[in-house]
Order: sequence, then structure tokens, then C-alpha cells
Amino acid sequence: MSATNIVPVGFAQHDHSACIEDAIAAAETRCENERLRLTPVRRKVLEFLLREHRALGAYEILDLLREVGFGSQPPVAYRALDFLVAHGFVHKLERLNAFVACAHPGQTHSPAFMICRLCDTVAETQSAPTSGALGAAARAAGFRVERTVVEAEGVCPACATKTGS
Amino acid sequence: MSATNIVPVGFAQHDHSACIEDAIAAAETRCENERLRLTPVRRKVLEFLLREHRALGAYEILDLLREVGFGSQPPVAYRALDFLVAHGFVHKLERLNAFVACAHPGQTHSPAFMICRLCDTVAETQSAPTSGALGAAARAAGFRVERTVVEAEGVCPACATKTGS
DNA sequence: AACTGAAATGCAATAACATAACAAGAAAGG
DNA sequence: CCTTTCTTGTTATGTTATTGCATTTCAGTT
Repeated sequence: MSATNIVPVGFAQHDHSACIEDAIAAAETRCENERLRLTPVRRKVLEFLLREHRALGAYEILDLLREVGFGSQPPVAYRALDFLVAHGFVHKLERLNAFVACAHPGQTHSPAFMICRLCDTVAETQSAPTSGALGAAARAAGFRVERTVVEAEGVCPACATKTGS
Repeated sequence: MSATNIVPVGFAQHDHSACIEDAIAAAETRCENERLRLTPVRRKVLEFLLREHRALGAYEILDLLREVGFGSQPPVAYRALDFLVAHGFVHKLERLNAFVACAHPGQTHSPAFMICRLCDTVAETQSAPTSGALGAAARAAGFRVERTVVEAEGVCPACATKTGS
């Protein structure tokens, strides 16, 4: 992994239309390889999340699904999200009860997030759960860590500049 | 801070009645010093959380409040919890949408939690948000971290033993 | 092509979590 | 005592998430 892979992209400009296409294509490839089914609903949900490039609530996603003619009951969205989260295409932000497309698809990762409380922009980066204070505490306690939620709330560079703080 | 302070207590036996009394007394002292009002409802909620020594949902707390004669509408519980969380007596577990009494009252801290997915026991420890991968990413991105959510999900020692895994 | 079992979807209902808005009461400070 | 502020009680509503069940679709097999 090169050093640039761990630089968050959420607070920077980038070629967005290409990033969507690439991400969809990568997801398709991976689903084929692993015999997973990227069905129309699932694909559409992933596409919405990539397009918006921000955290969306399940009901926002549901509204978008309705607009394009899919079922509009909550389970439709939640099931698609469950699939996408289970396979690492999407992450859930526990702090916001919302979902974002994974910014580092394909890499095994323990994601960590920076969430701007002013503009709600989210940047994904990597955490290292087994090193650091938490890993040490878990080893000391005999706790087996299977998954970590790491979310930092604060102010992103753009908002810090705007508000002059 | 001595090394023993970072050892989680959530997976170990301890003198529980003493720990409740001490924590309540400490909260009272601190509220007096800081001109905070530990009102009957707030005190009772803190007491419930200390007594149960596990994460309780707001509606579980509400049921307990009802049983002892307080108002039983959601805002009653949420307001007490808001106060207790704001002043560090209680933490919210974003992963569970539930609340636990702080295990390290008085210390300034960025809490981190280990949550057993089998028995729901929660142990609190310390995280070091500014060091480690997340801190480095935040500095690199120019993101100002104000608060961190660090929650590890996994299996506690007791459940690992029970299930033989 | 028909059969079968597993997976996915559609849908209705409901559960679980959380807040807004306003009236009434209690405490602190003058 | 009076005013201001904080706290509580209550009604109503908003938001997030799941359960259960019937139906359809899909992959693999006959």
C-alpha cells in the first residue's frame, strides 16, 4: 500500500464521475469473483452513495429508490445496505445513523472516519485497532476484537476557514 | 495516572455496592463544586446505570423511572441522560444506542469501549485520539478533532470461555 | 425444459430510538 | 418578594430499524 492510499479524499477535490464508474466497476468485479450478487437494488444504492459522496440516511436512500421505481418500504433499503455493509462496499456511521460508500474498496481495512459537525462531510481513513491504547487494553483484558467503530467528530478544514476559527 | 487506571473493570468481579455508593458520592461532590444540579431524576438515572453496570437503552431507563414514580415520557429520560453525558458521568454507546455509567469519573478522558456481542457487557478504557493513525490522518487533513467515538465489538473473556472458542 | 433449494424482493405492520413545543413548578440571586 | 433561569411534566410527532410472511428470481441439477 502506498502512502497516498491513507490520505483522506473527503475534504479534497477529485474527479468524481470517474471515481463513481471505477467504484461500480470494482464492485462488479469483486462480486463476480466472490459469487456475490450485485442486484439492481444493491447496485443502485451503491451508486447513490457514490454519487452523493456524503453520508445518507436509510430513508433518504429509500426516497431515491422510490424515484427510480424500486420498492419503497424500509426493508428494501435496509437489506441492500446490509449487503453492502457486510461486504465492505459501504460503511455505517454509527454517530450519524447514516451510510457512506467505502473510499478504499478492496483493501482490508478497519475504517476510521472524520465527520465535520458543520457541513456533515465525511472523510474515511484507516485505523489500526490492534496497536494503540485500545488494542493494548483488549489484550490485557482478554477481549477478542472483531470489529471497531472509530469516528472523530470535529471541524473540517473548509469549515474552519469559513468560520474563521 | 497509574497503570491500573487503564485496566477495564467491566469484565472483572468487584465490590459493586461500594462502587455505586462511591460513584454517587463522587458525582454529588463534583456537582457541588461546579454548581451543577444533581436533581432527583438525574441522580436516579445515574444510580440505575451504576447498579445495572451495563448499557441501558433510554426506554429501559424510562421504565425504571416509571417504577419509582417519576414522569414516564421519553423527554424525562433523555433530558437526564443529556445532562449526565454532557458532564461526563455517563457515556453514550453509539453502536448500541444505549448508555453506561462512566467507569473513570473525574478523569478527563476520551473513552473507548469494548462491547461483547454475546452478553452485551461493556468495559470502558481510555483511547488516545491524537496519537495513532486517526490523529495522524486528522493532522494531515487539517481536521480539528473535538470528540472521538471508539467502540470495539467482539467477545469478552467470559463468553470466549463459555462457548469454547 | 422442468425441478429444487436458496436467496432476494415486496409489502404491511410495528418496534425502537429521539426530539419539538409549551405549560407549570422549583431554585438561585438580587 | 420578585424575577430570571433552570427543571420537570406532558402531548404530540419525527426518525431509525426490524419482524413476518407471501412471492419472485436465480443457480444448480435432473
